[in-house]
Formats: sequence, C-alpha cells, structure tokens
Amino acid sequence: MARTDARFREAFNSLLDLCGGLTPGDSLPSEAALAEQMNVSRTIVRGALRDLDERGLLRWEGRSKLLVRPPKRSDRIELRGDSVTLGELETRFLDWILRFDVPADTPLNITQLARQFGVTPYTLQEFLSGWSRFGLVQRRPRGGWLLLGFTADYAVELSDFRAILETDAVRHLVALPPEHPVWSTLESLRVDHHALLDRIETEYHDFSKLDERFHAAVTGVVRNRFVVEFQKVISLIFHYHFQWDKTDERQRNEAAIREHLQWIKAMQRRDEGAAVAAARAHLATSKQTLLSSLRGHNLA
Amino acid sequence: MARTDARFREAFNSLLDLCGGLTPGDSLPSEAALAEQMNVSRTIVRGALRDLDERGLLRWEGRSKLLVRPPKRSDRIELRGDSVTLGELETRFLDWILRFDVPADTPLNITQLARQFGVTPYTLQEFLSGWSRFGLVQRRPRGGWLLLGFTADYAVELSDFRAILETDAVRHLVALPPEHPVWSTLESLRVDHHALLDRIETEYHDFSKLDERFHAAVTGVVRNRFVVEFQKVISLIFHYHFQWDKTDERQRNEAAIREHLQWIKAMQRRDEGAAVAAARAHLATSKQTLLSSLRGHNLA
DNA sequence: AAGTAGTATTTTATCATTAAAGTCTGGCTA
DNA sequence: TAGCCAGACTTTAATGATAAAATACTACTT
Repeated sequence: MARTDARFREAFNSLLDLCGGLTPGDSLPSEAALAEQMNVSRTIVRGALRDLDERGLLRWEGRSKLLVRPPKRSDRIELRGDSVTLGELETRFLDWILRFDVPADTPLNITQLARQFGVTPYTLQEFLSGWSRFGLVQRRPRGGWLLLGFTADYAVELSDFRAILETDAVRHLVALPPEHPVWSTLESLRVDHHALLDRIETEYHDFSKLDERFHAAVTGVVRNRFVVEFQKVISLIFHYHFQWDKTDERQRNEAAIREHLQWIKAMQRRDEGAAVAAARAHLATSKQTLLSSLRGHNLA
Repeated sequence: MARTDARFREAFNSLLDLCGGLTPGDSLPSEAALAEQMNVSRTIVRGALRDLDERGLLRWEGRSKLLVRPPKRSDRIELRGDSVTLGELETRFLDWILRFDVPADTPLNITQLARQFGVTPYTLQEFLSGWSRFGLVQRRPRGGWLLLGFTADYAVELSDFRAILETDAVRHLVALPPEHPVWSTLESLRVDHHALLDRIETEYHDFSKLDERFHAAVTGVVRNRFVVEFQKVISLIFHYHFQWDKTDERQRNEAAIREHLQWIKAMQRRDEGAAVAAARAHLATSKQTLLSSLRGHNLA
C-alpha cells in the first residue's frame, strides 16, 4: 500500500468540528482558506468536502458549500493507530535502552523495534540515523544497526563534552552587562535553591526540575544552534538516567544544590576563575553520579 | 523488487579472482571460510558456488569443491551501478550545495536528489536525517525536507562552536607532559610552517593540507567522540568552502601561517593565556574568511 | 483584477517482495 | 567421538510499486 490516510481522517473530523459551530444554511469558507486553517493541502480538504456532500451533511456545488444538517457524533471517522511523533519515539527509545538495560553492541532488529514502538521501519531508520551522529548507534557493515549503548566510556565523554560547553557558557555569562536578563534569572534561581534547601528533607524530588532550569539558564546565554542541540541531547540523557537511579537521592541533591549555590554566587560576583572552578567541581560530581548510577544499574 | 544483488555480484567476481590463483584439480576452502574471507554471508557464497558449478568452472558436490578450469575474463559478471557510499554522498551533497550555491530554505526533492546522486531515496533519507542534527536540513511539517543551508548565521555559529572546541583543546594541550607525542608533532609542524612560508609565493596552495594537519593535531589531544565527530563536520565544511574561494588566497594563507606560528610558539612555551589568545585570533580571522567567502559567493 | 475551483502533475510514505543474513541440525571426517 | 561442515530453513533488511497527499497550473467567477 501507500501512505496512510491519517491526515485525511484527522482533517475530516476537524472539519466536522467546524461545521458543528455553524447552523444549517450557513456556507463554509473557500477550499484554500480551509486548507490553511487545518494546516493541510487542498487535496485533503476537497476529499473531506466530497465525503460530507455524499453523506448529505453539506450541499457542495462549485463555490457554494451550504451546510444541510449539523454533524452527529456518528459522522466522525475513526483515527486508527495513534501516530507516534519523533519526539515520543525518542522518549520511548531512551526509556527502552535504560529501563531494560540493553547491553552495548547489541544488534538492533529494525522490524521488531518498529513494531514495538508503533512506528514504521522508515521512521525508525530516520530516527536512528539522527542518533548515529551522537555515536549511540552505528550502521553495521553488512546492513542493519548496532546499538553502541550507554557504556561508561560514553558517559565519561558525554560528561566531558558537557563540561566543555558549560565552561564556555560560564565565561560568556560573567562578561555580560548587568542589564542582561540572565542576572535576574540567576538571582531568582539562587532564591529558589535556598528555598528548596530549607525543605530538602521532604521535597528533594523537586531538584531535578530546578537542575534543568539552572543548566538551561547558564547554557542559554550561548546563542548557538550546535550548543543548543547538544544541550538537548545531554539534558535528555542525564534526565533519563537520574530518573532510574534513586540511591542516596536526598543526599545527592542536597550536595548538588550547595554546589549550584557556590557556582551562582561566583558568577554573581563576576569572578570568572571561581565560577569556572565551581562549575568544574559540580560537573565532576555530576559525572561521578552518572557513572555510579550506570555501574549500579549494570550490577542490578 | 527487493534489495539489489550487488553483494552477490561483487562476491562472485572476487571468488573468480580466488580461483585464478589456483590450478585445476585444487579444492576450495569451506563455505564458512570463503564467507569470512569475502566478508559476506554463506548464502552468497553458496549462490556463487552454484553458479560456478553450472558454468563448469567448478565441480561442487557437498564438501568437495574441485576447480575444473581456470576462470576466463568472460566469466566475470557486470557490476551495474557503482554503489555510492555514505561518505561519497556527503562529498557530493556538500559539493552540490556550495558549487551551485543552493539558497537557504530550499525545499529538497528527495526523488530527484536521489537520482542525481545515484542513491536510493531510502539512503538519501538516512543521510539527511544525520545532517538534520546539525541543523543543515530540517523536516517540513507536511512531509519532505527543507534545506536550511549555509547562511551567514550558520557560518557564524559553526565558527563559534569550532572556537569553543579548539580553545578547550588548547587548554588541555598546554598541560600535557613533555613526553607526550603532540610536542614532537607540533615542532615538526612549526618547521613545516616556516618551510612553506619560505616558498609561499609559488606554493601557497599547499597551506590547505598543512592547515588540516595542524588543526587535527591540536584537537586530536581531546579524546572525545563528540569532539571528533564535530571536528569532522567542521573540517568538511571549512575545507569545502575554501576550495571554492580563491580571492586573495596567497595573502590569506600567508597571514594564516603567521597566526599558526604565533599559536604554536605560545603552546610550546606552555603559555596558556597567550596560546588561547593566539587561537582566538586565528579562529576569528578564519571566521571572517568564511563569512566573506560566503558573501562573495552569494554576490557572484 | 483578485481570488476561487477544477484539473493535472509531482512527490512522498508505506507495503509486498526478494536478496541476503542468520540459525539450527544432522552428518561427515579426521 | 569431537569438531567442523553443509544442507535446510527462518528471519531480516533494502528495494520498486503504489496510493495518498501536496503542489502547480489553468480556467472561471465575481
């Protein structure tokens, strides 16, 4: 067969919704207008209009599109198979690797994986090609894919790379003028860190979000598509890993908050040397946490 | 249809070559041994053996594979369509963008491009997915691909990112012990730079290779798969761009050599501050060159 | 003249198909 | 009789055909 008619089905139902807001006798906008409104091609709009006409909902003759009767619930057509987006696929894929601890150098079965994640092999292939740039998977010489996986080496190099990017961001940041919005962001982050420290005994789980906000704020001062892209990947992987590692979480998070505060204060003092040192210290801790979580996971 | 039998054809001819090295009456190794030798599956080996038997070159019965007559030139089968590797595709693709100056935000026609580059749409899609991580292309909302292209913005951000990586490499490098091989590499590079400077009037073209060697030496001290991957991309793009920009080449290259020498000497003195400053200066020049070459190209 | 619908063409995502890879088992040989 | 080998079979992946969607073009209406 060919492409699915999922776009058509979605558009059809969305057109029903639009008809629902009208009363019989009203006329619908032009084909082009409908197409733009539903973010779909005119071909689909015409297909949907034809169906509505056949079902007697609409009287469609050339430019006149008069509503005959309001749509009923039974007019809707079924959207079979929830289309999985690339974003969802990313989540599921990382989840699969980490949760089920897929070992390194595992050959990946495209057909089976595609079924498992509810996507077509075509989509999965596109997805894997993207990750191959980050060395998570690799093409096998005789065809197919190989999962290189989250080895300790990978974690070390990822952490080191992260450190390179964040250290650079820090150097940029401390040179920014006082009116730059990052300073107020940092101040509110500082306050939030202190606040969380006060209720750390019970709410240590909240640190994850705070951590993400903080790192996003720091790296956000570097307006660079490559940095941004990498930051997304790094944050994704770190986030996922910590999600499954719960050992000493309270203690770990408390220590991290103190490290963040040291770092924030150094930046606020515009002390580049101290800020870089504090950043390095925190990132080193982070790296060790990632490594030990990896080890713990492998032993479990 | 299904996959091409290119692997079979190649293996068949390679088996002919192997038979050419034998005399009639000799017997061939086991299927598994042949498969491993030719880096191919046993299925293919068996197929090739069957064909050789049918053609009367070989008497194949179970384990005995006796050569009947040496292979003739006419026994070879044609390898239709030279299979383009992903590496070649990369070269052709960048070449196409730069040489024909494809503007930014051009919708890419997969079918047409695939024909043009002599690959299947499947392969091209895989390739584009890889580049989408580096923001050179993007998926369009309604399907298809969009070339974001080598805009000035892209060049600036790529250069900045390069500077981040190289600056970090410099900091690592100056901290390395005297017995590290990079020091002797640097010294020979220094000598080569001076040598080229002496004959710059006529041989300024040689700088490109020297430049690549030098940057590879510096970034090579950082053993990190992400850095390495990016370095590959950066070197690819810079290399390709400079290949087409010939304005003031002699003068530009001479200036670059002097900048390199400043940088090398600072590193040899283990003067981190001066080395970083020299690196920054050179990378800034490089960025400007890339930008002006881009501008020149767009005006032409 | 501007915008709209009809028609035709182009292009993409999917699927059945076939080549190739991988696996298992029994038999031969050393 | 232990290890290797080949036959038979199963599984997997890359491809061309195909239908769906997008787009381009033309003609018409207001």
